[in-house]
Amino acid sequence: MEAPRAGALARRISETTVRRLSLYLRILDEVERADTDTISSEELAERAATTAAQVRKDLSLFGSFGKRGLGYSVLQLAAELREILGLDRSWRVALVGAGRLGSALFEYPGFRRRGFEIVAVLDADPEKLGTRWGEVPVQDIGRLEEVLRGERVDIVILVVPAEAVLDVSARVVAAGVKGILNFAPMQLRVPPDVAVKDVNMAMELEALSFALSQTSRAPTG
Amino acid sequence: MEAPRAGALARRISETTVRRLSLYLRILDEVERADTDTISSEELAERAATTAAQVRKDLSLFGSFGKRGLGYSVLQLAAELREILGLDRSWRVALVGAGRLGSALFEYPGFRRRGFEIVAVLDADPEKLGTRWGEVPVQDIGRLEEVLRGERVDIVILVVPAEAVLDVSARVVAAGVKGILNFAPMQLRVPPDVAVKDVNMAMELEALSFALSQTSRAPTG
DNA sequence: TTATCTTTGTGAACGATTTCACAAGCCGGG
DNA sequence: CCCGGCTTGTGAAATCGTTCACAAAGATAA
Repeated sequence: MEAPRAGALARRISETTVRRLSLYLRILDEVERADTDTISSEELAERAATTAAQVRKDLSLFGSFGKRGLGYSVLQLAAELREILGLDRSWRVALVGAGRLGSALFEYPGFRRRGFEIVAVLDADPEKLGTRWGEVPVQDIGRLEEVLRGERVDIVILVVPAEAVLDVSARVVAAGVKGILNFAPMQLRVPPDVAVKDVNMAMELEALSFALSQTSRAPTG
Repeated sequence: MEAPRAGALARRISETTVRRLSLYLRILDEVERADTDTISSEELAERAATTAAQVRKDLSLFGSFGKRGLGYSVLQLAAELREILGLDRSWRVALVGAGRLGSALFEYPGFRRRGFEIVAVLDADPEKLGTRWGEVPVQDIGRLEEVLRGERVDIVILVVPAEAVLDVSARVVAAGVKGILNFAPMQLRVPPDVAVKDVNMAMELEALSFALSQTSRAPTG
């Protein structure tokens, strides 16, 4: 009855696999329709723009969630994926940097929907201190360590100017935070037990630029 | 003297390689100091959190840019990378969706610095029409095709609500745009000659969540 | 119950990417 | 000019990720 979870977790799961799991979950959420409550690897693959074998391999890394001849229960697989991704709990998030991008991220509904709760906002600008974003007061970045510890923050979203990143990230790490989502276009150096994800919009545009240049230089042949 | 560029361009360059090239360029820009004007694959690797062999392999896909015993000229390699990435020209970009995130992206200095010029802003909200963002007027999304063609737009940054994505992306493609940077948490389906990059912040947070869950479940061993 | 149909889970084959290891080439010093 | 030290560029080997292909097993119908 139980999946061989413990053994499976031993192997390292690749970045790309995690992205796909995340995508599968989003698709299951979209698909949560009444007409069928199961989905085949084939259909999931179709919607995720991958192959059925890939879907099954990805899932098999964590256990056996399907029924042969039938497919996967949409609700049950979604629950499994939430557990695998660590989304079966809520995460306490601090937003460091209350600029325009920070404000857009604060409003972003996708975070709360997945259990990411922004419990603190910090900034260096004296004019912003004391103002409130919804229920959350904007606090002085000088009190960073105190706030991160006091609010038991799990994850920091870093939206500070490039020149502040080095200093702020070091303080975040020192305060014991183990996860950082970095929007600054600068490579963070952190200890190996801290997970960092970079979101670099300029880099994505450059990848587009590369792709467009390629096709124009080497026409379809 | 000339690198074997033409031959090299024939092979398909992987996504991850392009990301690294982009990163190397950013590092070279940061490193543009006076004390040395060369950099070794070792030092570049160190800063990019990869290996020297990887750096050399990546670059060798496009030519021979270094000098044995010396390393790479910082300025010259940066110029080569700009050319490889298609950044030796300016790209005309339209921002579709003038919400909070769109506004943050519009302000983002990293785009212009790399030659991405936002030449048009479009939105569906009648209240926003006619207002100006800097020099750029916010125009009605109803006139999308007209604006994209009139402004000779190369790349569209899509920042519209999930329910609008399908329709808008189809119109963008129909208008002949070959590159889309998509911020909506939804998979676009486009013809193979259109390049799409997805920026999905929720997905990045979920990858963090996964990483944090992993380490707590399977302690360092 | 049995036959047939469907779809999973998974070794094995394949393909792609990364790392290794070293010959070739450049620099500086004597 | 030649030598020793350094660093590139690149085949070969190793590793990692994807696809194939099929046995196993549940579903359905008669």
